[in-house]
Amino acid sequence: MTRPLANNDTVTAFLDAAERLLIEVGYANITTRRLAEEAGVNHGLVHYYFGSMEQLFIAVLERYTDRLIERQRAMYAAEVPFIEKWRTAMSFLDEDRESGYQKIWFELQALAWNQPDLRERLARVHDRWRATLTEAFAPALAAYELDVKRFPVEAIVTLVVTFNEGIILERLGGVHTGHAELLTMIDNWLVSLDAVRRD
Amino acid sequence: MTRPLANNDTVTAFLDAAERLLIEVGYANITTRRLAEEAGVNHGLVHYYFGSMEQLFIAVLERYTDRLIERQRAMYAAEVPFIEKWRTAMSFLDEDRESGYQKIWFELQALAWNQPDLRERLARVHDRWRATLTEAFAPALAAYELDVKRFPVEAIVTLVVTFNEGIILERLGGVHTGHAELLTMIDNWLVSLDAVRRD
DNA sequence: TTGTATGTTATACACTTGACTAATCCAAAT
DNA sequence: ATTTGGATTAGTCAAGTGTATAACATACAA
Repeated sequence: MTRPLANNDTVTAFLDAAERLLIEVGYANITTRRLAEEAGVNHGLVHYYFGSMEQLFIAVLERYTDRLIERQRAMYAAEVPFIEKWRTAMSFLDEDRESGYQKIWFELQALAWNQPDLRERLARVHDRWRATLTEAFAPALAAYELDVKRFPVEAIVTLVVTFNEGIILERLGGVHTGHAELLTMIDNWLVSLDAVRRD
Repeated sequence: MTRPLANNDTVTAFLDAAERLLIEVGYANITTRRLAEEAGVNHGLVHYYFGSMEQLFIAVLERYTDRLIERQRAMYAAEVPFIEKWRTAMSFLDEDRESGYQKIWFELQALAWNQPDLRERLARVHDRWRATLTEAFAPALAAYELDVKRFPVEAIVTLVVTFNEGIILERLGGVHTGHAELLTMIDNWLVSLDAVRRD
């Protein structure tokens, strides 16, 4: 029988080990035995607690995204000028790369491409992510007095989310060309918008 | 002994089968036996011709990217207004999704995240891709009379490439929210630039 | 015709996989 | 002191893995 996933040191050890292995070797190279070894427990416990690797990855996703969305939500909820939030968000882009945090995220996505259950869950996480961003961008765009007819919030949010995903993807592939230039361009543009508004 | 990869029906059958399986089940679920069955030949021949699955995937990548880059190059080289090229490029975004073409590309990338050899090759392909785009965008931006100080070609190209990658990634994950809005916004913007230029 | 290289099949080998079970441990409840 | 039941271990199992090799088939040059 599969046990309920209570607050359990072993379960936590499994989830931590899974994240480390996703970073180090990718989902395709994670087996129950390798995972158990990384977690420092017997390999039978994977089946005991999760029933299968698929279920385990779902548990990894749940814990991961809860943390991710919460951070993003808290960041945008702060009472600071929009450009500061933007810069914080862009700094995450670097931090999360160095920590391997993004690798976890994208490995789960690659896994989900061939696993309808996981894909469905990931799509819902993505919706939450978009909603958080839209909430933060709508007032900002209004403050910058952008023409929402020509530049709808939905389109802007999509642009921001997708180019961020693209940057992460490229960096995972070892490509960094043009990233700094793009981020600088956007930052300058935001600064110029701020300047216009003050006139 | 591994045989040289001459013009060989079996080799072609393997590469075709590999592309189909990348679309259908992803790289992690492709084994020599499954590949051989899909190709309709004995599974020992994978080792005979390629030596390993890793080498096979490299061969798949080589053939795939040659076709991809050539199409992109030919498209941008055509003697038509920039906005037509843009629209053609954006139509590829839909076509390649339906054909599964993008799935092949991204599966190879996900594989490359954990395989330095493949990653190195993919990075070089990306450079070629960027170069092709830069060549097409530089004159277009000049014609649109955009301030290259504020909007450098490198940054614009990075923005275009990354948001395209992001869109593909989201669609592979079953997410389509905001894509149409974004593409419409950009198209309208290009049309407005064309109008300004004619004044 | 013979000899040799090549393409292909069949099969064997050693090993790993995820799933599963029985046995044991151990702390808390009785 | 004993029972209980969840947590953990060790180990089994059939299926599947990549690799290797011998055997067969075919083609073509000597």
